[in-house]
Amino acid sequence: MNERTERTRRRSSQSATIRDVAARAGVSPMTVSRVINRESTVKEETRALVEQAIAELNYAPNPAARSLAGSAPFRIGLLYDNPSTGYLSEFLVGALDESSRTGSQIVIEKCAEPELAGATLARLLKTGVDGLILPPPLCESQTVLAEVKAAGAAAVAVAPGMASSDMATIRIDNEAAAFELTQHLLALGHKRFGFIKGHPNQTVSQQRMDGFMTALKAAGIPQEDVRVEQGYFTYRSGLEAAERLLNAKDRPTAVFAANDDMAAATAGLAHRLGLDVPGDVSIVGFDDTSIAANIWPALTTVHQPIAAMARAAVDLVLEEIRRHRDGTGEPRQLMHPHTLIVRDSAGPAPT
Amino acid sequence: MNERTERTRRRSSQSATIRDVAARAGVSPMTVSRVINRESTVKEETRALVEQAIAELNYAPNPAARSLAGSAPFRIGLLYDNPSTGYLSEFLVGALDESSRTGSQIVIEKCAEPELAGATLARLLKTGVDGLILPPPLCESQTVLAEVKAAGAAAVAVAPGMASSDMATIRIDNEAAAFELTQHLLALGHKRFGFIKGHPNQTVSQQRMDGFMTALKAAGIPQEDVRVEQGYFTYRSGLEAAERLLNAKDRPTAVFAANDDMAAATAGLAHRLGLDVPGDVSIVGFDDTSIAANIWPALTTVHQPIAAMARAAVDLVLEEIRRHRDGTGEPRQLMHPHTLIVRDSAGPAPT
DNA sequence: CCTCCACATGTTAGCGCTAACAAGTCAGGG
DNA sequence: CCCTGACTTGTTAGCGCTAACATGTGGAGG
Repeated sequence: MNERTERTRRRSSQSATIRDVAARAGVSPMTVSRVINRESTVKEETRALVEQAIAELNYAPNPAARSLAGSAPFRIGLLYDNPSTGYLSEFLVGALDESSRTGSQIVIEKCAEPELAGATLARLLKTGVDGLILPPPLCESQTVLAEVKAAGAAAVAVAPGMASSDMATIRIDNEAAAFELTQHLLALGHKRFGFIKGHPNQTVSQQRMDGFMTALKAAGIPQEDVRVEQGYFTYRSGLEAAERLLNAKDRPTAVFAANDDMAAATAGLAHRLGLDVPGDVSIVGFDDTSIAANIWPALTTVHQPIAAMARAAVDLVLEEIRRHRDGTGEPRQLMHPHTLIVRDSAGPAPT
Repeated sequence: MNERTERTRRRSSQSATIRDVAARAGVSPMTVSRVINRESTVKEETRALVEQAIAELNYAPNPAARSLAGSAPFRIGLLYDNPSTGYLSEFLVGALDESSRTGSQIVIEKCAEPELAGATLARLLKTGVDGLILPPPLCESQTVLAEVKAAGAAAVAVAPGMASSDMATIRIDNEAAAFELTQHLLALGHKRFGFIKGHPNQTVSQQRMDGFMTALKAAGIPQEDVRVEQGYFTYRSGLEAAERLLNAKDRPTAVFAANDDMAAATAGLAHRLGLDVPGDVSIVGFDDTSIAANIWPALTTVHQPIAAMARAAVDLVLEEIRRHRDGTGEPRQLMHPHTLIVRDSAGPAPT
């Protein structure tokens, strides 16, 4: 009964196929498929027969064939702009890991000009990605969000400031994290503070400042001992803001920068001005990107679980794709835990 | 003759297929397949036509179908250790781009302990990757190389020091690049030099120093005006080496660090010591990773086309996999061009 | 006794791609 | 002018699986 004669095979015979199982169990391949997929319409007796055949042949379904034949979603667009150094690499590692596990494919697209985001996105969507992952800062670009909404695309925003009713999101609690980090500075005895804000376009900038301010207020630090400077999340902008902070006559003893790059810039400038870090000035960052551990002194910062969030983003976008197809349910809003990372850039306030 | 009528389709029309591309290019699907697989039997003209159609439709081959239909390799293992900040992200972007173009799938695996490299690699190979990409520093780990050779696996080493008879490689000419960069310093009038070496395990460390030394010798700089310190490619090691260089009584006016991280550390220390960069001391790096442009002053360095090399690595590993199957030919050794990037960290020698 | 219908299983036709072979095309040699 | 063979392109069949439809059961109801 060997229907699989040499002639019909192209590859050196490998593992058993669904037909081998079907033949052995004396049923059709379709019935085997139903057993595999746990469909309820198979008689208990038949199922047992098939399951025995499966066990005997040590059969495992071929995932490639399943995804081909079925309607499993598999292309995910990842639109990135220019996240800070190190963020992207960690993000990609996480995302790729998960995509290979789930058998989905990731299509990366750089989108340098925010104005072009709409066009890039439209092209991606038109040419067949099933869903989108939007890491920061695109997850908050109005152009992008509007386009996604208009297209009715399945999408996940990673690390936006807020939940969204249109889109699944994965975030950390920026305000709480900033609050904790500020408390750490307060516990070290600091009384005069500087804060370097993030890009005004991104909600997280405000949230981080809110957490900072709330902690200071709770500790009774007066407004005049707090100086806030505008930054834009870049090293360069951090440098400029730090110049204004560190050259002020009542120099703060602790500077909270809204991300690591700006904190690194502040540390660099402090050294240039002959200040010891953390002896003369304590500096903290945010995100725990690779620069944080790689400069001297290593930055005290808040760890954002980027890889885990990327992994979750892949799962979530697959879920979103299914949800969009079925037209049911609400987009999920996930919150990931953050961690305070104490390193060497913040120490006791100078006396 | 639109053969793809609605009736024949099962999915809501999604991404372009090989037939869409074929139709648009006016060829058969098979020809498109040949183009995708970089087979040599396609006329240049036809290839261009097909490639244009691919670009227009933003087509990417379906990996599931490929793995089902043929023996097309499609899983590529990317074993990474801990390359310097920013390197990985650029590498991944390039590699992913090409992998999506060729429909191959990249499986990333971190391999922190060099001793565990062997085990990690064995596991990867067993679970069905068809070939391996080894970025630095793993591309020179003896353990890894021995394991790869023993397994007879198809592999590509990216940025190793030397060509190899066992393995395809993609490199830049480190010695020539270091030579050019040193000539740049000489042209600026520098006479006393410092050099921070890279990790002694990596051949490129020696090559970069060789290029440096050759240029100095050619310019007639005496040995006693050149000070060499050992570094390990990390920020921290650069800092320690820089301390020895910049605190010396005959402080060099120009420091060549074997990578950007160490150059950044040197710049940081210089500032801490109250030295102006480049007024008092010029500093150059190597690699042009993201840190180079993001510190102040921006580093004069050598640009290594990381993304292009990663893209090439994907193509080359696919080629290697085929070569291994056919048992023919020699592994190719590719050399990519480097570029001198002049920024602000090197200036005229102080008088 | 026949209809109707729920239930269990089989059949058909692809999913998107490529191996193997077939067939055209064009050069030069007989 | 046809033949040969190198080169390029097309055709056919099927990879392993499953959606959609078709078919065969058997028992309840008329």
